Amino acid sequence: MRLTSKGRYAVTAMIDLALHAEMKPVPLAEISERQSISLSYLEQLSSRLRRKNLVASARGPGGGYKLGMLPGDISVAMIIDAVDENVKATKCDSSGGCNDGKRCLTHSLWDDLSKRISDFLDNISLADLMTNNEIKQIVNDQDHDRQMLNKIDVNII
Amino acid sequence: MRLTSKGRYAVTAMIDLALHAEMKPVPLAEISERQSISLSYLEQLSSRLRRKNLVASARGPGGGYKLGMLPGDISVAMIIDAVDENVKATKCDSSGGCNDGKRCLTHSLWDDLSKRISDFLDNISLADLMTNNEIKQIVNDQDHDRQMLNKIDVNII
DNA sequence: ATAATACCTGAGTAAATTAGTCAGGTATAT
DNA sequence: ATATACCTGACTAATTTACTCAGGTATTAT
Repeated sequence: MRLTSKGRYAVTAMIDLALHAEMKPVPLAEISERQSISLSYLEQLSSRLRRKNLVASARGPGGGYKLGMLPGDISVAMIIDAVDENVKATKCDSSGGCNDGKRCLTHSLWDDLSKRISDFLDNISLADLMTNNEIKQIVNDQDHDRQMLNKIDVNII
Repeated sequence: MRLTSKGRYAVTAMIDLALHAEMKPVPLAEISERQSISLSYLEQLSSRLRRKNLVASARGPGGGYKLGMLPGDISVAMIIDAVDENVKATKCDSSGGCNDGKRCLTHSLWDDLSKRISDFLDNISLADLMTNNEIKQIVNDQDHDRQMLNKIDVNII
């Protein structure tokens, strides 16, 4: 499990899709503009997301992308794995060159951590991200409204 | 929070230290050999770990590195942050260029995820990694011993 | 003192990856 | 037909990673 800006782009694009593709497919050009990601780069990432059925595409005018599954069924780990695909493992990893016991132990410790991170990200869905932050946003808006209200009260009094 | 093989090297080195530096400091040359990391590269990583007091160094013959804190007080997040130091943020991130509300929302969603990962790794200590896996190792050894025992029984019978 | 050890630093570099461009496609709705 | 928008592969600049080299400096043992 690696975590780079490539993965961030992919997750961001997926969130954008989730937020905008409820009714009709969203053309990449829109996501490109909204999220400031180059169109061609997005196309490459989308291609990989599509291969894993994380998104579904429709060609032609009025076409674009939709989510390939329900937001609750798409985990962050799935998105990152889809675009990172070069799963280059450690040199010393179940294959050869790992005869010494101590070295094996240390590598298994790393594998342990790696698995924990992967499991963690597998339990965060697109829906989770959306819900949690929408709530925050709503709370912010409410706070803002309340401040407005107070101001008005002061003015009235 | 980024997660690359650079961070893996750092965590691996720290685990190695934790496992070997109980009595006397461990020279980098030993870690280099055990973990197959180039000495000079290790020196660079160690320099960064030292700046954050994650390790302590002693020069001269008999010198080397020790942990700078208790294994329970060193989190994986601290290690990764120490070596990754170029904390290049997103273009659109509280600074300028983020006027449109939608774009801000999406970026805050990413920040949310980023924080979750960071918090998660902050709650995994070196001690956690060591303990959990040592247990596994012990279990493996026990299984192995039991198999040996069975073999002997068969032979005796 | 002096030699050996081992940390320490900065400059440089090859390989890999990222992020992006370009130039062409192909499918489809109007 | 034609505009739209996906789709693909090849190519490239910039960045990062992983590493080497060449010199230090501090400390211990003799």
